Amino acid sequence: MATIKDVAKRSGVSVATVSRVLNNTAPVNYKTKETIMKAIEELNYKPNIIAQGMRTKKSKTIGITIPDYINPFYYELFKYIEDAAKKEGYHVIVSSTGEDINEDINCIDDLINRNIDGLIICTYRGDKETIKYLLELSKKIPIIFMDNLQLDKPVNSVYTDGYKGMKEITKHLISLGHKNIGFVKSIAKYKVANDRFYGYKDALIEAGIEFRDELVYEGNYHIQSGYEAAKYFFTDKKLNPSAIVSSTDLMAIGAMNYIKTIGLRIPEDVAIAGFDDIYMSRLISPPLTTYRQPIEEIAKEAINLFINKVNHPNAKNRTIVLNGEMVIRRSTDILRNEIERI
Amino acid sequence: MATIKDVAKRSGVSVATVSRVLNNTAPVNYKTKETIMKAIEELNYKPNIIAQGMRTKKSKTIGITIPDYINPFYYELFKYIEDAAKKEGYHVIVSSTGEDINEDINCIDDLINRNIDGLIICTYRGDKETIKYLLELSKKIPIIFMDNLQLDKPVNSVYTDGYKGMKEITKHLISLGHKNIGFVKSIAKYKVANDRFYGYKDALIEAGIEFRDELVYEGNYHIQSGYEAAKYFFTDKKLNPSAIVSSTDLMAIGAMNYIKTIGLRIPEDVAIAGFDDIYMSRLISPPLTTYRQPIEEIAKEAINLFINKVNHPNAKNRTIVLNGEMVIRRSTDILRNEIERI
DNA sequence: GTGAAAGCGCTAACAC
DNA sequence: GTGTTAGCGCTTTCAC
Repeated sequence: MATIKDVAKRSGVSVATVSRVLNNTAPVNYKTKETIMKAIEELNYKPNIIAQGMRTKKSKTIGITIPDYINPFYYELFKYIEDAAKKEGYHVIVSSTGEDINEDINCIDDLINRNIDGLIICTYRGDKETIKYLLELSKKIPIIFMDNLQLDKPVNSVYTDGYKGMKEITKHLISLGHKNIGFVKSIAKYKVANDRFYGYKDALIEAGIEFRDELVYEGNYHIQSGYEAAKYFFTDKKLNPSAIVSSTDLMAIGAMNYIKTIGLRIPEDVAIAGFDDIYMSRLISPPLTTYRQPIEEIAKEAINLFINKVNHPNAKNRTIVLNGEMVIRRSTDILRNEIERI
Repeated sequence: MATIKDVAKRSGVSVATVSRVLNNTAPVNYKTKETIMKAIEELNYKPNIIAQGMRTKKSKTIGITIPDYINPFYYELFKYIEDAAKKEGYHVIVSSTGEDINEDINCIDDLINRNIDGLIICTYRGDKETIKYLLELSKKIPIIFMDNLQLDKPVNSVYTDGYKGMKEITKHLISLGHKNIGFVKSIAKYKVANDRFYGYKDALIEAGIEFRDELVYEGNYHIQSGYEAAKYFFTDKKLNPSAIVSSTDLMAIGAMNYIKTIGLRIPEDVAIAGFDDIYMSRLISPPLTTYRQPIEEIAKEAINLFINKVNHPNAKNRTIVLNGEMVIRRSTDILRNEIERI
């Protein structure tokens, strides 16, 4: 790879002048400029971003933390984030955070030591020490949280309104006549879990349906825990709900698997709904009713927030709450089912 | 972030000495060593990897190119690669390559300008110029191809034996009595497509079944093209195969969708099989028979190849061909279907 | 066993 | 308009 020195030598100027035309940072004589451009072309020179970063403290790189387990939602989100970042001239460097919550800070430190310009956090797990660390860090580099942290301090964050979405889904189920509705919650200390849970709960209450604690099962995001949830509802506790709402599609799919195993039909015997609208939700059978997170928009807004913070470090932090949309598919809708069969 | 200077100052030594204990690169007096260690601890100092890279020309970063469209296989593979890389102290920086094949080299150049130590290519699309460029580049940094390039020059590559796998799948279908078997091919110029195609073809020939060109549909990896393939077989050409084998699970799922749409049952009317064993294949209905790529092993071997090449730059290039395993699920197996219903 | 200094590729004062 | 030079954080001769 040619360096700026090579270009300077070839064009008979100093590196400073080359740098000037490269960054358009000071007027350069038209003739010399042309010579330099030609040399750049001939040598196929491209500035070394790392070296640039060394000086400018800008690496054009965004770090991102993603949970380690395969919830496709995060990989779909990641793809859109990478796309949006690329459009702004940034690359994305990933660090997946595993089971051990104590490793989270190490993961972030690793990223910091790579001079990242900012951080997108998809994995905050409610740990006090981590958030303290992140808030401190956010004084130095932009940090975007992909979750509702429910903090008193304002942070940059973007997420889908889980309360509203889950309420809408639950109301849909209620409107179909369901009263005995099980809920698959996510890990309580993860902030994102609560909004969705309260959306479910309030929908029941507003409809005059008694909220029952036993109808809530706390899953752990893995597909298997959706399976366990259904087992808990139907086999262990024999609560036999007529519908199950899950706080993630993945766990909803797990629940569907169990329900099919015990010979119940979806949606005739049990209606199922999820949240996220991951890619596979439309492909399983029956296709899953869910609340679609506007994933592409989420990614774009995250990068917007980031870019804005880079350009205006003193801009105050913003929380962007996006609305998704309910997607009704066959897993809840008998009528639709029959229509499609025709 | 504390720098090596801060540590040096605090311990009353020169930066050189600090560097020595950091890298264990020369003996340091036990006492001074302890003082330095203490300072490192107290300042929570971690060496800046970028700056290290500036000097050593090692960035502890691997670049990876991934196709832009959502074939979940690549995101699953990516996850395992990231995992394996992390275990070796490397981070992964992604560049997704979009529709425009002419952008591929630019994507790679962007990565190179970030001082990556090596490159993992998941996206080679048969373009002559790109391969020439990559072969040249591989003289400088390790490049691992995740595909069978079928070149005369040896390259570092790791992939699943698509010929063997597809032959096995096709034979399975033949053993179930199918003779009229459609094949959904991948884009012909992508190298990986050919092995799988010939596996299908040879299985037919060996079984004494005539190979018919019209029974081959060239898809483009998108799920929609699997749908189109089934439409081509059943509606446009009325070839009515009793089974369809697809070179990727995603296209197989697309084909399933079309088949269901026209009211045919799987597997009773049409048997379907794919290749990859992506996560969703076991979750759709009916679950998809496929050939499982040993994805975790693929990732590990890729990183092994990479590490080996880093440590022994003159090591000769190796091609690692891994065997997958056939996973028979209900989409081909009526018997299994009945058993599971009991 | 340790320190001074050069240099990786680049940018940004500061001179002229 | 252009060149010289310092320095980003680190490693690595080369002295001592």
